[in-house]
Amino acid sequence: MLKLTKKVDYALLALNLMAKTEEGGISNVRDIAALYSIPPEILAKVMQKLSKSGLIQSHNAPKGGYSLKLPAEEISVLKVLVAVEGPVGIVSCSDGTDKSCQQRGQCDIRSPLEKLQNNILWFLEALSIRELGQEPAVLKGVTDGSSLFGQPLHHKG
Amino acid sequence: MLKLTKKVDYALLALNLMAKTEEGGISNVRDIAALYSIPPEILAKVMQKLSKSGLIQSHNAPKGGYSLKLPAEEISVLKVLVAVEGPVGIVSCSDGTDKSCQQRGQCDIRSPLEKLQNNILWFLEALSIRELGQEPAVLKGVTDGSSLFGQPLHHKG
DNA sequence: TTGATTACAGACTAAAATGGTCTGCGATAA
DNA sequence: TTATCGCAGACCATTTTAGTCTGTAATCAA
Ligand code: SF4
Ligand code: SF4
Repeated sequence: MLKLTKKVDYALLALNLMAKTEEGGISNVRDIAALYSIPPEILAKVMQKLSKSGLIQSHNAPKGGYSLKLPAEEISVLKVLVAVEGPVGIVSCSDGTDKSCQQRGQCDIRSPLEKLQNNILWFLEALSIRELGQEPAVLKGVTDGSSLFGQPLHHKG
Repeated sequence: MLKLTKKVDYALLALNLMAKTEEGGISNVRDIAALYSIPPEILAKVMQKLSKSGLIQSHNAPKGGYSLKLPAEEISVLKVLVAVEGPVGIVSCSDGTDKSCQQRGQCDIRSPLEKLQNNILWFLEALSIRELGQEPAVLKGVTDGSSLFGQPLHHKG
């Protein structure tokens, strides 16, 4: 729950690698998959989705592969996420699929949850694959959250 | 992916309801389940978990039920989430379960993703069930994110 | 004392999402 | 012309999620 899928993980690894190569450099699925021990067939599918979404450019030929289609700064984690897994929503009622939930008629928590969701999406959008390889400036300031897991911190004061 | 489970949804609905009743008021599973059309058995389990986690107090008796054990302001969405579903992590490598992922040895995106995760957890912690029924102050400022779904906005400038 | 009402507990099944495999086709440069 | 690459989709296994079923224990009131 609330977890990124393995496919997204793979996409981010691949894109991060491509972002670190020189401008317009070409990488192919086999090499990336081997480097990160990713099943090649899965990575292939992921790359195809990224290609369809216009984030990367395919070169279908021997010695071909993929290259970034946009500057690494303009490829956000959210874009990657949407490209690979489709629309994102933390609650069933607001993820694009309008299969109305049973509780919707009586639900009085939708609005705040959607705002929470928008905040999360904003963060995902604010983080680019360029920043994955660096210290992500946009995330500075909240780095002490490791204590949040089992024993959530008390922030209210 | 990145979605709250139905059980969490149920928990938030129930807690929001209880937060709106008078201090120390008691609600029982049957009534809440009926009000929101939730399968009573599921809600029962959810409430038991909330009780075990010390967020609510059970009253096992006829005319019994549950009451909040903490002020509504001190029950964060993150606490509810952890109580119902266990530790939270957006990536497999950092959700408490230390089943190491195949890519971990070569992975160079863990640190930024964990910071991203901490930001998300911080938001979840900052939102209390009290604020679910109101305009959540902590979420002000990012309310225009509805355009983020299919066509992510360009924030970089 | 009895019984209705409530929470507690856990096995069990069904459906959906996820992760991975397999097979074949299409494009292109050497 | 052929080896190397991407393209496409069916297919299966595993895990997670959602829901069901059955039975026990505590408490209060009649
Ligand atoms: S219960 Fe409310 S917030 Fe949750 S999915 Fe249904 S309408 Fe959305
Ligand atoms: S690939 Fe990296 S970030 Fe993803 S689960 Fe593995 S170690 Fe964590």
